[in-house]
Amino acid sequence: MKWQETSEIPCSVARTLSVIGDRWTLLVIRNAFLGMQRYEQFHANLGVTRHVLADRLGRLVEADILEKVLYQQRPPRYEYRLTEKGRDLHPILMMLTAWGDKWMAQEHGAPLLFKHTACGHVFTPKLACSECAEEVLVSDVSPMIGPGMGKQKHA
Amino acid sequence: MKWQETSEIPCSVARTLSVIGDRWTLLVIRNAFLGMQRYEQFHANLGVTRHVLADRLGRLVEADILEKVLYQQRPPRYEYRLTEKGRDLHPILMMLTAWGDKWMAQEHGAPLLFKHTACGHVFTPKLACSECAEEVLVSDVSPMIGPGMGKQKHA
DNA sequence: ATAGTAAGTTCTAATTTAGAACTGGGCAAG
DNA sequence: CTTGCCCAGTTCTAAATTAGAACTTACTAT
Repeated sequence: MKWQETSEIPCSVARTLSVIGDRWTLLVIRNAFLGMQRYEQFHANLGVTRHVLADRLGRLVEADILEKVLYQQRPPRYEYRLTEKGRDLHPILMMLTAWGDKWMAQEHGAPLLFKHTACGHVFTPKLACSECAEEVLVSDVSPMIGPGMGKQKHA
Repeated sequence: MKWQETSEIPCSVARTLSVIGDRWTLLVIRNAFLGMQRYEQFHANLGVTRHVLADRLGRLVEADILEKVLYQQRPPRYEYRLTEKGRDLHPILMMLTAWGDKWMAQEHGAPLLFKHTACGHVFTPKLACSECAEEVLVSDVSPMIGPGMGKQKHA
């Protein structure tokens, strides 16, 4: 099965991964959340080859996760900004970070801390229920077949 | 830069992705959350080649995300179960699913719904603050340099 | 005139993946 | 008692992707 074919699978995880399921893609997005916008910044910061970086930025633009914005004429130069769809990846990034902090710990602790400006505290992200606002644990969730589960290849 | 080298980067996202930052790896984990445990189940359900599946299962065992449990002697057969470290990936999977449901919508809606058994409602996962329990939006988070940010290659 | 900057593109060699066939231990049916 | 089936891989070749370095184009600054 090829890269793009997974976007056809009736599974939201597969469909999400068809767009961001790549090491470099997610690192580009992470850096975009930290404020990076330009090709050379991404290149200097990530250990990715120029070829792959150009490819990934292109895919992200095509997927409407980043948008190219002209910041200079002569010669035309564009920077990459997160779209609303891209900014909506924030919870995923926060959860990836939290898992890494907990399970892939570094010598001296987390490289980055996050402050919740609304309450002023450094925090750890939790998964909460949209209906009762309580924390949701694995054992509290039961999956049910939804309306989109058609002729599935997947359980 | 090669696959495994990213695990050295002082960034929790990079370190997390060094373990699960692969299309097939995350799909294997998703299926493990839905109850799959055996090689042939994963193979039948995912469109992955046998070679890659064996490789990814091996890596996940080595990363202590899955564990091999003998379920039959003669010939010895093992099944793969999520460890605590693996079950801790649940929030990531829930967030990936939620993003896919919202932005990669299928014709008839979400293929899977999730019920929060504690309150009884079908829900959407939200990111909440560990300190004040309120929902956390992108604009409410400010990253700060943490203790683990040493001789960084990354901002 | 020379150097530098930004955002790529091009090239070759190495690595990874796809897809299909094969292995090997043991089972069950005819 | 032999043919076929199950499971969990391994092996094979061809195709695709990636790494790493050099090159390009259109400017600006010294």
